[in-house]
Amino acid sequence: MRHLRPHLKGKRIRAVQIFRERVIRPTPANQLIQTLREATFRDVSRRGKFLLFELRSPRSKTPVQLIGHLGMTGRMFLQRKSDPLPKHTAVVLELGRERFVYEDQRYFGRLSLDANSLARMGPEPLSPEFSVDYFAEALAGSKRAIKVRLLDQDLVAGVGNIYASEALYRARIKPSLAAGKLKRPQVHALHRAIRDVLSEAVRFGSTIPLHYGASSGRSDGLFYYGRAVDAPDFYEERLRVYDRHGRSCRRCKTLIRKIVQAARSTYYCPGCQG
DNA sequence: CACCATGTTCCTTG
DNA sequence: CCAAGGAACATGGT
Repeated sequence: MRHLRPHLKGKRIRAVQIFRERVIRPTPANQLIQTLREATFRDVSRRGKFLLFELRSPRSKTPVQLIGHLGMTGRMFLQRKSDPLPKHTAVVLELGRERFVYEDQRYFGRLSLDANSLARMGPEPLSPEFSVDYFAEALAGSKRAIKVRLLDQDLVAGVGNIYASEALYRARIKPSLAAGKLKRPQVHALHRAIRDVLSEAVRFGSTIPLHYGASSGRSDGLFYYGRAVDAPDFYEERLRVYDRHGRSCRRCKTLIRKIVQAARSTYYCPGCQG
């Protein structure tokens, strides 16, 4: 969001090209094309992992809200009209000399005019609505493993598989512990860890140099973790447990273990997350 | 060839 | 009705 916003504000959509219709859902592709044609970007914001594009269209009195999600492999960025389109381009919005590109290797992401998936979302983790009291209440009574529960977007918005492991590691909580069994100090520690992990990730992600506008012949687009193509080592994100299976814990030297919960990989330290 | 991967949604089972 | 689990979506890397 922070990379895209300055590039998109004020730009007008001249044409909409859809290369992979599947990514437009559940809104019908034709409706999206009609709604976006001649619309102008006013702002970009975010809710959980969803990007919210606010536009004004001469065809409607009320603002248009375009909702985007990158899924696992999606990228959205601007490039020059003369640049070649990426291999898995799903949607292109022509903006005059530039174009907005949404490309997605696996096409799990989407663009939509339907806000239904936002309605069920829990509080923003960095907002006051995400209080320790709320968190404790939301975990109470749940018998599911805390790691699995953290992935529910209606608990708290925006925690994904990587940062769920990272937050539990920081809070020194075993991922398999039933969510409702956390003691008050653990709820507190996890609440803190979620906020820390995500705010560090946002700071990292928004500071990393990406070829995001149309200033060069290539674009990095969004990344999920690790680092952007060609960025200096300095910008490599240092995850503390995720993907460190078999390596030693940075705190206690115990070997990091990988387990599977709800068909998703979880990494943790058996030494300090006991 | 088999298996793995960052996310969400839908369907089934209990 | 709800909770929980698994499959599906599609492609590429190891």
